[in-house]
Amino acid sequence: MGRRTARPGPEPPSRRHGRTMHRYRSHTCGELRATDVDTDVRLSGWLHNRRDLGGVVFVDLRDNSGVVQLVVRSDSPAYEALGSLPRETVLRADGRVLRRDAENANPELPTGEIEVQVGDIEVLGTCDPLPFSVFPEEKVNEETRLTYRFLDLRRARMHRNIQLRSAVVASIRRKMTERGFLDLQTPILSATSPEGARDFLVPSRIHAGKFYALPQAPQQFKQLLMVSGFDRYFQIAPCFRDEDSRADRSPGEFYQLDMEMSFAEQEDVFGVIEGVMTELFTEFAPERETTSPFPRIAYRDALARYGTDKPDLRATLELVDVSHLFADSDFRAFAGKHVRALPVPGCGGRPRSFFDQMGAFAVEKGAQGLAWVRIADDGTLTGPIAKFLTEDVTTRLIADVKGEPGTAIFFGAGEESEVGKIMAEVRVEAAKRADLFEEGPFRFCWIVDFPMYELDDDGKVEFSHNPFSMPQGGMEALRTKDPLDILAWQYDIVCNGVELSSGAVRNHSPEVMYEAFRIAGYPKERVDEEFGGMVRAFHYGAPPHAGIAPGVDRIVMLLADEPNIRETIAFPLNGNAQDLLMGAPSEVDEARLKELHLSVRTPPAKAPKP
RNA sequence: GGCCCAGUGGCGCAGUUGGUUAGCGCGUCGCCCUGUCACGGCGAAGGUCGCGGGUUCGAGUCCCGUCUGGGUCGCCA
Repeated sequence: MGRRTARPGPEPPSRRHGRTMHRYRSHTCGELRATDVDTDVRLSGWLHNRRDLGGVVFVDLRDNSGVVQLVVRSDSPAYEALGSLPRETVLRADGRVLRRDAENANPELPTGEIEVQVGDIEVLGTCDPLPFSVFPEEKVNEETRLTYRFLDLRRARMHRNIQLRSAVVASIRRKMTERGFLDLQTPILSATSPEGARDFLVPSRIHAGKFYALPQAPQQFKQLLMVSGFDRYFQIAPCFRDEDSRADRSPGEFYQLDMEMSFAEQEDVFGVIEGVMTELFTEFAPERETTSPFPRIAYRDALARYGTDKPDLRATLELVDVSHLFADSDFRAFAGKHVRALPVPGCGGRPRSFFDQMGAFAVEKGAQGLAWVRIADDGTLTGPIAKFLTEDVTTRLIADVKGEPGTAIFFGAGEESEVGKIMAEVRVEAAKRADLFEEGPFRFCWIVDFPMYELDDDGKVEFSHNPFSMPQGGMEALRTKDPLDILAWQYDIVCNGVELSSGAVRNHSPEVMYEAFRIAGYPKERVDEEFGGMVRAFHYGAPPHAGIAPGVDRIVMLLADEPNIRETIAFPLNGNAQDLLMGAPSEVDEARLKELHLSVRTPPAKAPKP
């Protein structure tokens, strides 16, 4: 310390204008303005960038609030140090605020009208050679970024994202509190639950052979809080799921705006969340339109029109099921298969490459190919497969897709769920390429009326979503309807193709719950065993209640316009669920394993193939 | 677990049909420069081309295996 310090040694608080100066700073870097001209200031921050012109040195000093230009000339005792200290050194600088001449002002910077002429500096934190540049922000391998996350978080883009996240969370808390919701904590060490994702387990020292589980969501606790009469609960809740990562799914842990309300139906939840989301997105992205009210789309309609239950409504195109036209067709590629058409208006005149590129896109997504035709001015079809379509089919096809001359029609054919999945992506891609996609707005929607049950791979009835959802029609429906026809009071909120959350009106009646589980193959005893706490609670006066839990990380991702969820989290695990900075997960001593009554089974080493 | 992409000085990238001494930008170091704000100019250092094996007279380049990272399918009540 002090090796390159202009005035080494501990710095006593200096006295200026008759009062004691703070040890480190009188102002933050980003707050100085023309109104501060001629005042003596003390600043602390990082050496952001330097421009050494020989005889005069400019240094940008950065802290959390922004950047300010320091200037020293060769007559200053700080001249040599400021000219030679490496970037990202932390230093304290004392000096006087000067107004910049008009031609030297920098309109790009909030502090651009002034600069600080430095008389004295002190190095507070030295800096080794950097593994990558903090400024300017060049592209860096994510592995390196995560290993040096503390540096990565200094960079403007990440710093802004994390500041945004903080502001978003603060705003959510304010909005929920204003609406009468109580911010309550729930346990982290909890019980494993048999449904859903893989749990993270924590071995018990006191109870040999037993484990806690980290909560996948505070689902049962928030329902218990309703039974306890707290009426409205919310929490920025940590959730833990041991599943593989994706660009929009952080491995291990993530945060939800978890909420639940008593004496409420679906519309009550929609009212609260639609209000909060619209206010939130308008507050943090005022230049981007948030379209409210949010349309409600039945699950089956979403699959039919968009091929997915998380449609991106910025693409205005819709799919049309035309299977019936080809049921008895001679055209082998379509005959007897599920056929979904995508009419794209105004694209009939596009060059062949447009259609070829769409085909290549579909193949990349797993399609065999992508058939297409276009409607000519005389109402006939042209294109490679036009000759396979009879006059009758042509007429009915054009009517079904509401086609007009100049409309191009793409087709996916095959097994229904596969076709839906591929055509869902083709729909969005085609819209983007055909300029039928609006980049700007946030287009929210509610997906409603999810089925209560579905068939698993073995043909058995199972819950298709949350087993705690109330079936539409209640006990009557469970007893009289085909399970696959029963809908649940279960809903998703989707924005721009991103699923933000699922929610439901809960099943608060023990009798209805036993019946719902019985249909899914769970006897009463097993429900009592696995959901004992909650079922017990429902026997002692449970209010009707409903809730939802939008993902906070994904909300920030949308607002920050980031394609990857890890860009919104200060210290995310990498794709393989490792913390490269702290070194997690790690091995532990045999003594600690013993204390936890554990022994480790190491998998056999992988032998190279011959 | 499957599939796709990538791995070349500290960082980002180029490297043709296999062919001399592996290039470029940024950064680093040295020198010069009194109004820059991605300052500029001149010069220099820095690389077992992820790792192992193979083909070949010769491999950054072709083949096989493996590791690491990213994306994706499965999975995510």
